[in-house]
Amino acid sequence: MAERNHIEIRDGLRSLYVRSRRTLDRILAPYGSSAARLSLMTYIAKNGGVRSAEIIKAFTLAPRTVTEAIDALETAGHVQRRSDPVDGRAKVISLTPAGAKLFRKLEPLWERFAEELLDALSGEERRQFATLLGKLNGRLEEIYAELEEAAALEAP
Amino acid sequence: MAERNHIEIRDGLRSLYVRSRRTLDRILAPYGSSAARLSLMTYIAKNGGVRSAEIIKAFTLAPRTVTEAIDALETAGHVQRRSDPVDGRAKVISLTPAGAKLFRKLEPLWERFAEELLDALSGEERRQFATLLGKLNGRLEEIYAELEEAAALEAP
DNA sequence: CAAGATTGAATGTTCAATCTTG
DNA sequence: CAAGATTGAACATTCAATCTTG
Repeated sequence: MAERNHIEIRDGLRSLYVRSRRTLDRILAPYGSSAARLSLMTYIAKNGGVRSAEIIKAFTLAPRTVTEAIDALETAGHVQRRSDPVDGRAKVISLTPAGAKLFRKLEPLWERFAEELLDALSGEERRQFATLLGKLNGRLEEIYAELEEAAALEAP
Repeated sequence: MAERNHIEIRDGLRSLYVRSRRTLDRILAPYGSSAARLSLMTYIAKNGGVRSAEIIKAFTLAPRTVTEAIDALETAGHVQRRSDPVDGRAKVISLTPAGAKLFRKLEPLWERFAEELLDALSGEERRQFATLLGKLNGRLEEIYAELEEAAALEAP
C-alpha cells in the first residue's frame, strides 16, 4: 500500500526533525543558544561578514526569521551589524570575539550530538540517506516552483 | 569525511521538513487549515473521540501545543470538546460534522502532495527512506532518554 | 521601480507553572 | 500526590506590508 508508506514517512520525518531540534535545543539552552542560533552562527563563522539577504537565500527562510534571529544574537553580544560602506542599503553581519569564542565551544556539542545520532546508520546508510534527502528536496523545489507559478497567474 | 555527511544530512533534513510543511500550509491555507491542523484532524478522524493526553503521546508534543491546536480547531467549528462522563478530569475531542466534511475534502489534497513528492523515489527507495527514518528515530529516543536521566540526576 | 532590511500580525512550538479532579 | 487540561512567557517561523537606498 502506497498510503501506508506516505504516513510512515510523514510521521517519521516530522518526528525526527522536531525531536532532534528539541534535543539539540536542550543541549544548547544552558549556553543561551539554540539549534537555530547555532546554525546561523556556523554560517557566519564559515563565511565571514555576510548580509541578511545572503542568509535568507542560503537557508530558504523568510526575511522576518533572519532579522529576528540576528536581533537575538546581537542582543546577546554574539554578532554585530555594520553598515556596508559600499552599499548603503546593506548591513554586514559578523561574529564578535565573544561570539566566535562561544561558537568554538558549541560546535563540538553539535558535532557530538550529530555523531551520536548518525551512529545508528552505517556509512553506506548515511550516504543513502543523504542521497534520498537530496532527491526529495529536488522534487520539492519543483512543486514549490509550480505553486509560485500558479499563484502568479491568479493575481497578476 | 564524516563531517561533510553530518552537515549535508542536517541541512537536507531541515530543508525537507521546513519547506514541505510550508508548501503544504500554502495548499491548505485557502481552506483555513494547515499541516499541523490537518494531521491532528486525521488522528481524530481515525481514532474517534480522543483525549488531549492521548494526542500528546501520539505526536510527542508539548501539552501547550495540543491545547492551542484544539482551541483553534474548536473556534473554527471543526472539533468539539465534551467532558468525559467517566473521568471528570478528562475531555473527549471529536470532529464536528463540519469538521468531518472538511477533512474528507482536505485529506486528498495532502495525499496528492505526498504522492507528488514521493514520486521522486522508487518503491524500493521509499522503503529505504522509511527504514532509515525509523532507525534514526529509535536512536534519538535513546539519546533523549539519556538526557532526561542526566537532568533527573542534576535536580533531584 | 527593485533590492536590502525591518516591522506587524498570526501560527506552532517548548518549558514551566497552575488549577481541577482521582 | 498523580493525571488531565490549561495558561504564561519565550522563541522560530510564515506572510504581507513598509521604509530606505540604488
